[in-house]
Amino acid sequence: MPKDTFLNLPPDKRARIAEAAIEEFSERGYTGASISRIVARAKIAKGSFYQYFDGKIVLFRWLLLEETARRKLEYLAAQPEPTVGDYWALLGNMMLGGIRFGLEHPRLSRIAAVLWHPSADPELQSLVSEYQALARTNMRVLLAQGQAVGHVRTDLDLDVAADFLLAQLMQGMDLAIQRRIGMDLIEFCAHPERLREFPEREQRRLIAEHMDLLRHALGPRKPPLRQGRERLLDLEAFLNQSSEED
Amino acid sequence: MPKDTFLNLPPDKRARIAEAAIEEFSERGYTGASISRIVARAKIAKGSFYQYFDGKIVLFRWLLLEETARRKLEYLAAQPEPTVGDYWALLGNMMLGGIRFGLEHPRLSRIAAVLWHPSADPELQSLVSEYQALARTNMRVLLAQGQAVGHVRTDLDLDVAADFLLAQLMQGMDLAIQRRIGMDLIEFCAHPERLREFPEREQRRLIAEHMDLLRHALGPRKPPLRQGRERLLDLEAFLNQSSEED
DNA sequence: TGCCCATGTGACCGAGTATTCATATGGTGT
DNA sequence: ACACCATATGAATACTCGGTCACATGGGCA
Repeated sequence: MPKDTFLNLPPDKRARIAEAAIEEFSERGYTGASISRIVARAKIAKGSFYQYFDGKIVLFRWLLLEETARRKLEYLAAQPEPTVGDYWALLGNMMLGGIRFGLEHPRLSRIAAVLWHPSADPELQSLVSEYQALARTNMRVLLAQGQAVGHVRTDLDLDVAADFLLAQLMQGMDLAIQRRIGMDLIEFCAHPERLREFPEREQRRLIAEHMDLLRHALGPRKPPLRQGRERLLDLEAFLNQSSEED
Repeated sequence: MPKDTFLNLPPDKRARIAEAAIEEFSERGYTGASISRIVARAKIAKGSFYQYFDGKIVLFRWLLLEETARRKLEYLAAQPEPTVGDYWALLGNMMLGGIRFGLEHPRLSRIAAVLWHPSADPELQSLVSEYQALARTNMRVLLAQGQAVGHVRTDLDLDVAADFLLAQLMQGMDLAIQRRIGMDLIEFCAHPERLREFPEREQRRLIAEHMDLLRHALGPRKPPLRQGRERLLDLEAFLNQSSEED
């Protein structure tokens, strides 16, 4: 989507532009963001910007769908692999990865939030509906897999369950985290150092609480047993995966 | 918050201004909305607007916190009283009322969505955090009442459960409804007649599915029994409350 | 009639906006 | 040396914005 001119840029200049755009969009939202401020922050000429992108929406699309996705994959690849565990433990680990990335890159989370709040701009609308459809499909697949291994009820309306799960992942966790750190995403962007007040162990406890609710909602009454009395979500093992010293 | 001049206006003029503002904000969002377009739509002079409100944010606050609340209360008061039922049936009725109001006033829903997606504007931020805190408290009270009558588990972290419930009410139902009607809120604002494709009976079925998930998540494993084998959510009675002819 | 004052009005202001374009720059190949 | 061309630049264009202000209007009262 960006023009070749942009992709051929020296990496540090490209990064400077990406940083400027991330700051601007995260502080002002899509509508409020201004190209003038972005080019000023990036220290490039206004004309140069239009050599790189055809307009604001193209920059935003690139930032959201390509740059953010690239960074998240990079981040997750660098994390230690999730250890063994059953379906719900793996789901918990997945959530932990997403949430830790969000806490460490609050500006990107803030920008991505637009995906769950359609705006008036028609181009943005199409981006939102594309993305939501994809997320829904992913949730359906996840649930179907859970049904296959007997960890998800089979009497569910999968569409309803997918929206239920999505809402928890997208908004429920956000609400809980904002309650826990005592500020919203915008404030957190300005005070990222306060992440220290929310250590990994507590992140895990919060997720465990949520996973427990999700498991009650979506899990079967009698989970399949493997080697005796193994719990569905091994809470203790999950909490102790913490990489921090005790 | 509006000036007296506005409150003293003849009701039809006040209504014209409210309608113009609702259209503009619902179509463009808070940041994208323009006072110039609002006064043009309302057919009043720009100067008059500033005799009524001190600025955009004051109009928005009034619209959201006073006008919308007034209309919703009016709407709910005109609905038939919910019939008897246990905790979960009452909760389902509550949700049904909220959802039907939203479907019949999509522009107001669209405007209220900003309450779950903080913007950059500091005044808007304070409005959002105020509102969210209030909603959280309401959810906590609701859950505590449920615990008192034995229809909500007592081993819950009430804060986490409140956020869980809130996320479903605010986003989960929205997602499900948008999936069902095949368009997002913005499109729906432009095609409200398509509500006919989503009759009350199906609204009830959708809510019943969601309530089932919530009940599994938050309800006790063994619900308290009243006169024999009464179900927690009397699905059949709930579906048949429909006012439509069969 | 003449005054008062709340209300109505739209031209105007300065400051923003996205985008364009004529011109300048610098490197590469001949 | 010169030509070529991708890239860089910021002044200029044509808007829109929120907000103000000098003036117009009209009903109530002395």
